[in-house]
Amino acid sequence: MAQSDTVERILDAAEALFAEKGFAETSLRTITSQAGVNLAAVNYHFGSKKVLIQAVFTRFLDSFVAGIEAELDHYESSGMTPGLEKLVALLGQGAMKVKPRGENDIKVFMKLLALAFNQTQGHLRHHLKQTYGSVFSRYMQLVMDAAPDLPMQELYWRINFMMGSVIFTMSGFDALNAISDEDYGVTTTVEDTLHRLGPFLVSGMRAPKDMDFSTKD
Amino acid sequence: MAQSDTVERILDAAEALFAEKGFAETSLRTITSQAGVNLAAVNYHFGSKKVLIQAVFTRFLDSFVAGIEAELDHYESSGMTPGLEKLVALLGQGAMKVKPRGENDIKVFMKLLALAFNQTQGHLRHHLKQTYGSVFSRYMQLVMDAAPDLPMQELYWRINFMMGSVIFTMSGFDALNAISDEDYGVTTTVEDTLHRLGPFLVSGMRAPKDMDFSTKD
DNA sequence: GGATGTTTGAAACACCTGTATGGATTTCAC
DNA sequence: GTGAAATCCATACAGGTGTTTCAAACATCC
Repeated sequence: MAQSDTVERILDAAEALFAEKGFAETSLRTITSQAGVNLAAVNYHFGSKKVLIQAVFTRFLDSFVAGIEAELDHYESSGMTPGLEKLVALLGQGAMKVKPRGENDIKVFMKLLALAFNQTQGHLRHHLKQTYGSVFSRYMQLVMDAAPDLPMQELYWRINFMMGSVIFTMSGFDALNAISDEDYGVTTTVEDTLHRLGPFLVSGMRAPKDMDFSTKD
Repeated sequence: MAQSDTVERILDAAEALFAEKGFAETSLRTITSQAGVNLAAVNYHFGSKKVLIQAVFTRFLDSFVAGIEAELDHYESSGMTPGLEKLVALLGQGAMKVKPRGENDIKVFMKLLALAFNQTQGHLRHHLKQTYGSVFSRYMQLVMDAAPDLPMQELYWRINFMMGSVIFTMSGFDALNAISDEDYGVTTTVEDTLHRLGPFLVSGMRAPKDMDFSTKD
């Protein structure tokens, strides 16, 4: 066994357990027993539980962001200006390609994302923004090029609307699918739901700024 | 002081702290000390922490759902078939009107919602679905009337896409607004963001089913 | 092959958690 | 005012938490 085998085992177990139950409700003893390593290994290799959490995030986000950046490089170098459809699809495809070892990857991925955004410590959120903020800016630039008639502020919020739809739907996919089964007797797949998301998001992004949207009865 | 003053103090403190830090990371001692009551009061009045959590949810969800139901009654009794704009606005307005005592209500409300959906215990989620499922069905029926050309399954998922946008954006509003301030020097208000959500959501709901949405490059 | 540095192991630490207990205090009807 | 019920309070309990300790096992290199 190489030196870092224990580290990866811990990261794998922690990632799955965090996504399933959250950070605080997952104990180090649960993680280490599922990983088949000694309890003290976590503090030896990572230093603390907080650092473990950050390590879990950087591992899977690095993979995701690297994929996105490769696509962005491709577009920027070739001088192409992708349309909104491509830009939306890029996110979904990037999420699908994360961590090819498991099979439920995108759901775990999205649950961790949802957890990260819910954690209002700011701590983690600020760390993520500082680490991956530049990719977001590059992506946002392409969105601005693809929808030049909308002001920047509008686009910023609409991108977050998009992220909300994707993260919420995918992180809760199993439960939503179960309800669909109970109520309508129909189930579906992650891929199918991602394809449903496409038109919804693209149409949302293309919404006219001054749509007639009265909040009065 | 009347008998239930302590109960309300506990609920208020718990609601705020849960929204801020989550369930597991909020201890009963933090709640009771912020509420200014004795530690044992929680177990005396509620029985356990789990029941406290459910009580927090039923209190603010009852208020929200009651408002929505009143609107639904209004439409059904008058025989009107509201358009998508009205149906979308109904949700936002309902959320805004929850708990008029505080001022940051909608953000707390949405953070709790986000927590509830993230909690994959199923436990809480199933309880909510069982309690408020009928209102969802009534709402969904009106959406189907307002968009008759889309199949039911498509609408089901699109409603969840909507909920994701709203919950994600509102629950993380402060952080998103802070980033907007850092990067673009612009801040906004909850109301303004809700108005931005309107066109985005309505356009998304109206997206053609077979929009040309290629995931290939 | 023995010394060196790295990694594991079992156990203990101090601390915090939710909950239970039993006595003081208050509330309220009569 | 008195008695009974409801509420509050300080305290204790058992169990789980993250972290530390230090000796044993291992790997690595001269």
